[in-house]
Amino acid sequence: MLQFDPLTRECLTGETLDVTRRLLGQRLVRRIDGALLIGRIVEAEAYGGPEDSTSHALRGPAGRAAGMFGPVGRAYIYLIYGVYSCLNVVAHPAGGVGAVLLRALAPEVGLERMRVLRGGVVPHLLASGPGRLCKALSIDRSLDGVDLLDPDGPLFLAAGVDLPDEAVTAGPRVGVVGRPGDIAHPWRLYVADDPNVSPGRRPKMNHKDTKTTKS
DNA sequence: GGATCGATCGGCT
DNA sequence: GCCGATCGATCCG
Repeated sequence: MLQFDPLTRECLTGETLDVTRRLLGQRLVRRIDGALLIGRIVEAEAYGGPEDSTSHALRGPAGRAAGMFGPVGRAYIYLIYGVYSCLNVVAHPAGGVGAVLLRALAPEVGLERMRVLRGGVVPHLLASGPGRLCKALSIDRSLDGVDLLDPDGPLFLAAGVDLPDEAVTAGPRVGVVGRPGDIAHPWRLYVADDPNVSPGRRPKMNHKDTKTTKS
């Protein structure tokens, strides 16, 4: 039986962007039917509280993102486009609001099972996007709110490798809508040379289109 | 390789 | 009703 070094609550307590940086290189472990599916985090995005106009927390603690206001280290999982699940790690300063969207993993353990779940794609596409990641690890909203610091649970974070700053690149977050200043924040962090990083697809937008008012 | 488009659900306006 | 923190099939070059 493998031993895991779970992440600590203080590791996830702090400015959400700092926690995002810390999460790169760490492992996400899924326990399912006695099997283990494991990947190293290679891409993630920081989302803040109501002051971040791109954040689900915008609607306040009674909204769908209530989990972002709650204790650090829990999972916040939502359904996007009625089709795909997305996994966030709740992370913020004490008494704050925020979460980290996990966008891509480098699969390490359980590749066969992941391929079945994903439908036979090549390894570097297994978890190269937030929806793909959840599908590869069989994550959906039934896991919303689970404690990601519990190494006996169905889904948790474990220590991986520490990455040097040179390996980490920052860029604008993918697919978000909000105030131009917030959209421009380079709060997507990823391992530059890793083939598992998502394409970073984004709605087509030319620079004249940046006004937020519609028609 | 890159652009376009439909799928499909929940929580808002 | 509307529209997303997306993906993959399909079409074009």
